[in-house]
Amino acid sequence: MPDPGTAAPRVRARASGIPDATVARLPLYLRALHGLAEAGRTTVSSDALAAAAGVNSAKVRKDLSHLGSYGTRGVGYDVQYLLYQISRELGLTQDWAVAIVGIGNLGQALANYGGFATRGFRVAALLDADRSRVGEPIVGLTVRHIDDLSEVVQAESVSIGVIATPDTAAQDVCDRLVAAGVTSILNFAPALLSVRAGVDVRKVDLSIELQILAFHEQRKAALTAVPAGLDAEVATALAGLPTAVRA
Amino acid sequence: MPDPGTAAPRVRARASGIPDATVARLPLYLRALHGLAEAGRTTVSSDALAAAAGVNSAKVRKDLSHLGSYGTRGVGYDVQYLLYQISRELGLTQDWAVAIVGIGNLGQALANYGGFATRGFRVAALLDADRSRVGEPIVGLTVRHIDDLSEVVQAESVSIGVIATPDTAAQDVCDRLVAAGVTSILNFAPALLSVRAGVDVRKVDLSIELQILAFHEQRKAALTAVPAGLDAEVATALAGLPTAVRA
DNA sequence: GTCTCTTTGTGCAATCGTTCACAAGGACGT
DNA sequence: ACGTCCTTGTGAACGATTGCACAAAGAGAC
Repeated sequence: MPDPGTAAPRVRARASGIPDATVARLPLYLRALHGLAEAGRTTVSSDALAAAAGVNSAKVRKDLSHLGSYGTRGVGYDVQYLLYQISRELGLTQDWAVAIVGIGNLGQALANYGGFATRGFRVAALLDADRSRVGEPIVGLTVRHIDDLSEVVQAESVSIGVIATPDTAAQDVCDRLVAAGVTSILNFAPALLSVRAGVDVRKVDLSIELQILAFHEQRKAALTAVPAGLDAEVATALAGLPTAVRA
Repeated sequence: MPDPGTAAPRVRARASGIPDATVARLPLYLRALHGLAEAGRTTVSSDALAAAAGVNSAKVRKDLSHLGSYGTRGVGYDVQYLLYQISRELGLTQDWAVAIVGIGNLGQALANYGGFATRGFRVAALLDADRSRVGEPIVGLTVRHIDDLSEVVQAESVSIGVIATPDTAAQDVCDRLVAAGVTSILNFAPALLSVRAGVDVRKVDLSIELQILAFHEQRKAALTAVPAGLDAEVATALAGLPTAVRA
């Protein structure tokens, strides 16, 4: 990201005033707040919210300060008000129509995933390239053919596309989505997508996460396999604190 | 190699000599290298590898330098040799037995996911709490009951557990996995897991990714909706370069 | 052997993110 | 009204990561 904005004097070179790292944590706070609200809490301190979200309280305060001063010193944050403010900041006060392309195991799992509907996302269309599956009903939707993509995107005002196809089809589907007017794409295929400026792509790669786990697992195995005793303390220190509660 | 002689002068507080950010990119290089190998390339420059992996070349060189000096100046890296070195570093030269808990849509999708087997991961067991599903055959495996977890983990030497259950069951399943001896967990349930030191947990939350996309989508919508013209250039600059090819 | 050309490996500076530590602000009791 | 106590919001230190820019290293031509 070359950042052409050398004219800007100091900070605020980022497109948004909110750091990416903070944006990535807002959904965590949102989930934690929903839990607190259901438990009947009306206010929450940064400490309590931090515990519920699995981060530390300084981070919570700094993150929330980017949204504005919504807390009350000596008291904390109003749960409902904060829920609303974070939802608004994330754009979840409006409904987003999502199209899922690729109705394999993963596509169906996503179509059935309850976590979407409850967060302002509406699965508006399911598409596949296999004509033998077109017309098939899945969770109340009828599978459409990928050739109908443009039409479906227009009709349902789809702005987010999910790619759950094999990797060989991913770039083609991506191009079609962009051509149809979709400007945000969530890609589950293990492929590098190239898109024109202005289109956001986020990637979720299941095997990458496993590989990262394998790396740490191997390291732990190597440490505990140390024969002599001089490293027992080191092994404990290394395998200990840094890895705990990383969820 | 990592430590250039003399007593460790300063840094190296990290458990591993390899930065987390680098570890997270190694699987990307691995995939890109597989593609290059299949295309018949025997050597590759940091520039070419960077293009194939979707990062910049300086990052590739610095990342690879953490593994050792495996390149040849003026030529580049030997594809096969680099493939082996990265695989070894990630611990993929050995096979990892994975147990998947929760045979819902997502669990089945994961069981069927081809990307695991080709990377040294073997789905060794499928488990579920629903006794009516125990015994059911899925991709060559028989579903076992979660109460058999310890036994299965021992028999198959499982070291990585995947949680694909509803969020309410996640912590319980996690505790059982840890009790059975699993020390690496990949969690798909939208829940905060707490584990003892020495156990690694990584989380994949599908709805969080969508929420991050929604945030950027909303921002783009707000920018393009700017009525006057003084911000046209800004909007283009902001919506442009920084968001492209982020996959 | 020497020259040229290409590409690595890496110091260095800038950026980004995290954490500490505390002054400022507000509620509440008296 | 005043004092006490609690918690926010944030300046500043620190640490990690990125990207630049270039010297060093090796291959190949002649």
